[in-house]
Amino acid sequence: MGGTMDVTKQQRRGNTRQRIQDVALDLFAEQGYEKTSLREIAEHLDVTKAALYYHFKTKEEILVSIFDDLTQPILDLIEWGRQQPHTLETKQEIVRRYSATLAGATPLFRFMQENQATVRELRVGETFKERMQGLREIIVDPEADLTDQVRCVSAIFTLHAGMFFLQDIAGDPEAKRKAVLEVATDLVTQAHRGGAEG
Amino acid sequence: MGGTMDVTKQQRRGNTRQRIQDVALDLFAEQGYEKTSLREIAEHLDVTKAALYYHFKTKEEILVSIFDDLTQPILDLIEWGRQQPHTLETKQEIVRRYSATLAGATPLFRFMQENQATVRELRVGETFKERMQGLREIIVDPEADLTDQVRCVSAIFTLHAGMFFLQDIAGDPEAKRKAVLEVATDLVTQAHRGGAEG
Amino acid sequence: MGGTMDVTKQQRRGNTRQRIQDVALDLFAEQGYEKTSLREIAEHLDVTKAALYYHFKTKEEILVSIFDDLTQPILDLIEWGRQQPHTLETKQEIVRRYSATLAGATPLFRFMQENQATVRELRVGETFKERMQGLREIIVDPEADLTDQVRCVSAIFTLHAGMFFLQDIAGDPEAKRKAVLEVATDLVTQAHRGGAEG
Amino acid sequence: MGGTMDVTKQQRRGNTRQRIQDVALDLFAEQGYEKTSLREIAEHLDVTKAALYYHFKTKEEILVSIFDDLTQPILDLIEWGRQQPHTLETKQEIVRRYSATLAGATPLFRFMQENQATVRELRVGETFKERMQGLREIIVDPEADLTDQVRCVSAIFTLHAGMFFLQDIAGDPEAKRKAVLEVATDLVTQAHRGGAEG
DNA sequence: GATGAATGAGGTTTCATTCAT
DNA sequence: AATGAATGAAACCTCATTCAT
Repeated sequence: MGGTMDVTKQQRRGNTRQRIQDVALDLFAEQGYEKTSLREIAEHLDVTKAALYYHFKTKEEILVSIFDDLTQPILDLIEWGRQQPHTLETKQEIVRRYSATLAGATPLFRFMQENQATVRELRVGETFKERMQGLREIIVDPEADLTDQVRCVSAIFTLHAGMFFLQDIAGDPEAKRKAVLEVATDLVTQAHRGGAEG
Repeated sequence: MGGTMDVTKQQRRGNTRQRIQDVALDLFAEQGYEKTSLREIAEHLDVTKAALYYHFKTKEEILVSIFDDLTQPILDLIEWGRQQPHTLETKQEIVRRYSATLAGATPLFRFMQENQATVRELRVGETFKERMQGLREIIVDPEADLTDQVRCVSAIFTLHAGMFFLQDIAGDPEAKRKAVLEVATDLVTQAHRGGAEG
Repeated sequence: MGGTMDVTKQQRRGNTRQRIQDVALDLFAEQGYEKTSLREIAEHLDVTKAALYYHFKTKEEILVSIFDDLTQPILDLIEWGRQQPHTLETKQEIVRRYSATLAGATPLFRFMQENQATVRELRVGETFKERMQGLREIIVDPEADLTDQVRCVSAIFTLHAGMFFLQDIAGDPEAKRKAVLEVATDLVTQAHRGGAEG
Repeated sequence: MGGTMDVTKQQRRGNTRQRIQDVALDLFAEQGYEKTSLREIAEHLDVTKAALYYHFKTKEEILVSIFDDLTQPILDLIEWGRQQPHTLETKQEIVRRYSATLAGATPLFRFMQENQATVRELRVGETFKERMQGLREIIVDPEADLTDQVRCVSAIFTLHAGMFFLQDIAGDPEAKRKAVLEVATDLVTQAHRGGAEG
């Protein structure tokens, strides 16, 4: 039986785990976590549901593994941020780096944004919240006045929103990304100055 | 059997429809649409699932009815906005009014935000998108440069984010609401000036 | 409330029972008994389900009442047939009369034919079987040889089949009815002769 | 759990699909399609409802699979008939072969006959109609006069009726089958002669 | 003569998961 | 490394029926 395996199947050898993650993320992002069944994932890969269970213990674990792989850069960013001085330049750099991170894992962030209700009850929900908390800590000055704190949070959300909600606005994607980055940078800059002046 | 109905049940008579909507929205907002089963809603109300179907044709229709009832103010706001001159004051007033609208229907907006993936495949998804589109039209100047357009969209998102994502930030809720409003107003103001100066 | 009843509704007064029977028979014949729900019947009549229960005790009783009203002619025919001599003329007359009876209650017979499985578990099933049994008794000579008995049964079935299964054959309906009647008459005639000769 | 599976269950392995078809056909024929629930089928087989869905995508597909398996002979018969000359002998042979086909799939034909209303809305309904249409085409001469056409259709219906409606008539089954076949053969013979003479 | 509100039973279907092979 | 077969739980939904008004 193994001998009659066709070429397509042979090529798959050994990277099924990765392929599951890829397909799963695509489907999760497109349809949501609950609406994506393991049957569907399996069918897209032309394997059986049981095969998924060889590679992952549960449906949730598929998501966890994707999440862990793709959000490592955020962890790194937070780690880096913690060791920097709380200067304006640092904050601007954080915004720049976070923007790049988002761009490198768009489907996952889209998924996290669009499935918050679901994700909240999952392990990744808690983890993601912690990451966001960490991000806030390195970008928001707890001593600043409330308005400036909001500005910093807003900067992060502007970046998030930029990924999806600007899709329906006309314009070249790269131009839009730059515009979004500019607005976000502006927001942290104002926040910083506000604090300095106040 | 009907004769032995207890007082609690009698009082309910005639407002079951409303009560279904209330409980459903609570649960939808808390757990998500998919994770909330009709059984659960029914149990909370101490009626049978079939009773829900007497008042609503499908699960989706429950959501639609809630949505239609609670988003009427946005429709009114868009209508109003269309008839105003495109001045800075108008935009600031739109931000103020939208902020008030959000405050008046927090659970629904929380739900819409946190269940985007699900909602996208539902009728309310399309409708909501249209509403947001309408809102953008009255607040974003298509002639302005991209950065200023992003500022306006960002203002709306700041208001949205303000409802939920600031929950973990310390501070008096009313103070936070004002801070959020201020940042959003700032953003449209800058956008307007930018356009004027550019 | 009664005072504001519109004209259409006023006209309905007093014949609702009949109207239920009419609509029910139409739907039963078209979709089958099981697939036709009381909700559907009620909607067609623009009344509530509960109204049906004012006129009939159960769904089955609606069918029973229709059946009893429309199959009385068969009862009469059997009664008549029992008092006639067992001549060829009698048999031919039975075929002629039965053909007329069928023509006068096509939807019911269509229903009975197409819902035998369902009807078998209903009270009308038993009754219908008895009627058919009675019909057989007056047209089949138990002394005749088996082939001729089959001819007589076949005559009855030819009449039944004539109602529906010839629909897809081209030709004027009245011409078809006559052709069917001729074949059926032929069959009983041959049966009679066979018996006489054998 | 799997290890403690009893002998009876082990023997079943690998032929569950066939067993589902068998039990389903029995129950469909006995009680009708709608009245037969998947729960019932599953219970008869001592498996869960979900097991049925492993083997068939829907309830309807169970029926389709049974139908396709059992009506293949009719397809073959039509195919054969189309290649024969339109002689009397051919028609008589068709009657003989069709009679044999019916005898080999009695429960299915009983089911189709007794559940026409239901079946009409199912995929098999359309298919069955086409088959019957095909059968008519090879046995009915469209040039013949209407009465003779009716005779041929009547022959087919006599065969159908023979399977069920003669059940209540006394007599040895094999003798009855022969009698039915004789009457049907007679009908096509008369039809053929009529055409020849007319 | 009819409605409004509700129920209890049961329907088909889908899902994540298991396990022997 | 993966399959085939199956399960248990639960989902949405529909139906005939009831009864106070």
